[in-house]
Amino acid sequence: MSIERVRRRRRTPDEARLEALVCARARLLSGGPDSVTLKAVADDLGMTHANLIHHFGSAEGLQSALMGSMVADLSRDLETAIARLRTDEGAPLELVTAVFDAFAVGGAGKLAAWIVLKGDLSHLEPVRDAVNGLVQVIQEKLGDPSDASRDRLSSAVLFIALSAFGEALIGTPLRNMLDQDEDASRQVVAGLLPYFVARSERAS
Amino acid sequence: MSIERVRRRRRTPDEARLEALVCARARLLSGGPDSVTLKAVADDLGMTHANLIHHFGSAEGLQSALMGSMVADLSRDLETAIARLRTDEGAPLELVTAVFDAFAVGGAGKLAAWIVLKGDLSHLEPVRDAVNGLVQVIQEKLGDPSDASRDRLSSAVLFIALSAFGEALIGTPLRNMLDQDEDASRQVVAGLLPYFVARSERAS
DNA sequence: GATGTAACTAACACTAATGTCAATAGAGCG
DNA sequence: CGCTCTATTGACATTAGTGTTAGTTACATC
Repeated sequence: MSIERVRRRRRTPDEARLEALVCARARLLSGGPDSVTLKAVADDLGMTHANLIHHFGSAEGLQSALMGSMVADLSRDLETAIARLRTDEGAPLELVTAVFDAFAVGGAGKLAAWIVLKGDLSHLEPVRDAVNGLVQVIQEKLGDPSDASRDRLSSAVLFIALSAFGEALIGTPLRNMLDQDEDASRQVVAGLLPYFVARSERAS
Repeated sequence: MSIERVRRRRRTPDEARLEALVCARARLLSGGPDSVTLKAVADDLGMTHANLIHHFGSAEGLQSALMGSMVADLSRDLETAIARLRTDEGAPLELVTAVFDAFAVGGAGKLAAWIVLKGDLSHLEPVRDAVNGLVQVIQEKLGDPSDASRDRLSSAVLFIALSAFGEALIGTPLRNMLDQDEDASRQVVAGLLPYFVARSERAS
C-alpha cells in the first residue's frame, strides 16, 4: 500500500489571514483568550503554527490582528445601524435595539473585556468615530445643532453605550439574578431615552 | 566571611493566603490575568512557588480563591452601601454613587471581565444576594411592597448595575471619546433614576 | 530543652507555547 | 515544460509555567 500524502493547500495571504481570524475569534468567544494559541488555531485550520507566524509575524501579531478585526467589525456594525437610523424614522426602541445588537453580535462584550484586561486601549480607537457618529445622528433627528444640545446628547450616547457594553458583558447572569426577561435591558434603556430627548428639547 | 543565610519567615496559613491574595489582586489589576502566575506572586512575596501550591493546592486553586475573595469584597461593599442607604435619607445621586463606588474600588470591572472570559459564572453567585438587597432597600424607601413595584424596581437595579459595570470596565476610554467629565456616568444615571421612581409610584 | 507539626525550600521532571530555519511544494508565468 | 516565488512544512531549540518530592527549619507545646 502506498503512503497517502496529504495534498497541501496553498492560500493567498488574504485568505489565510481571514480564515485564521475567523477561527481565532470563534476560539476567543468560546474558550477565552488562553484558548487562542498558535497551535490551536493552526490545528483548526489544518496547518502548522509556523505558518501562522509566517502570516502574522508572531503570536502577539495574531492577537493584535484579531483585536483590530473585531473592533473594525463593531465599528462597521455601528455605522450601518447609524446609516439605517438616518433614513428611517427612529423610535427610541429602534435606536437602542440597533446599538445593543451591534454590541451583541460578534461578541463585543468579551472583546472589550479582553482589551481592557490586556491594557491595549489603543485598539478601541476606531470606536471613537462610531460613537460620535451616533451623537451626530441623534442630533440630526432632533434638529438642534447647538453645542449645549450636543453635550447633552453625548452623555445620552455615553449612557446607551455603557448599558450596551454592560449588557453584552454580564447582562445574562445579571438578568437571571433579578428575574428579568431577555430584552429587559434594552426595554429599560429605550424607556428612559425619551426623558433625555425631552430634557434636551427643553434646554434648547 | 560567613554566608548570609536569609532567615526564613513562617506565616500562619491565613496570613500566607491573605498576603498571596492581596498580591495576586494587584497583579490582576495592573497586568491582567496572565501576570498572576505562581512564580510571579511567589517572587513578590519572597517565597517559592511550591509554597503557594502548598497553600492553594494548584495554580487554578489560587485563581479561584482570588475570584472568590474579590467577589466577596464586592458583595461586602454593596452590602455596606445598602446598610448606609437604609439609615440615611437617600437622594438618587447618593444611591448611584454608592453603587458606582462599590464597583469602582477593588477593580470590579476587570474582575467581571476576567470571570466572563474564563466562563466561571458560578463565581458571581454571591452578587445575587447583594443586588436583590439593593432592590429591597429601594422598595423600602418607596414604601410600596407590591409585586408589580418590585419587578419595576428590579429593572431599575438591573439598569444601575449594568451602567456601573460598564463604567467600571470601559468608562474611562468611552468618556474620553465623548468629551465627558469623570463623573458624567453617575450624573447621568442619577439624573434618570427619578423617572424610574416616578413611574413606579404612578404604577402603584 | 526536647520534640513534633507543618510551613517552607531546593532541585527536579513535565508540558505547552513560541520561535527559528532549512527544505518542500503549489501555483502562476515565460 | 522549466522557472521563480512564497506559502507551507517538519524538526529543532528555547522558555515559562506547573507540579512533585525529599529534605530543612520555624515555632508551638510539653
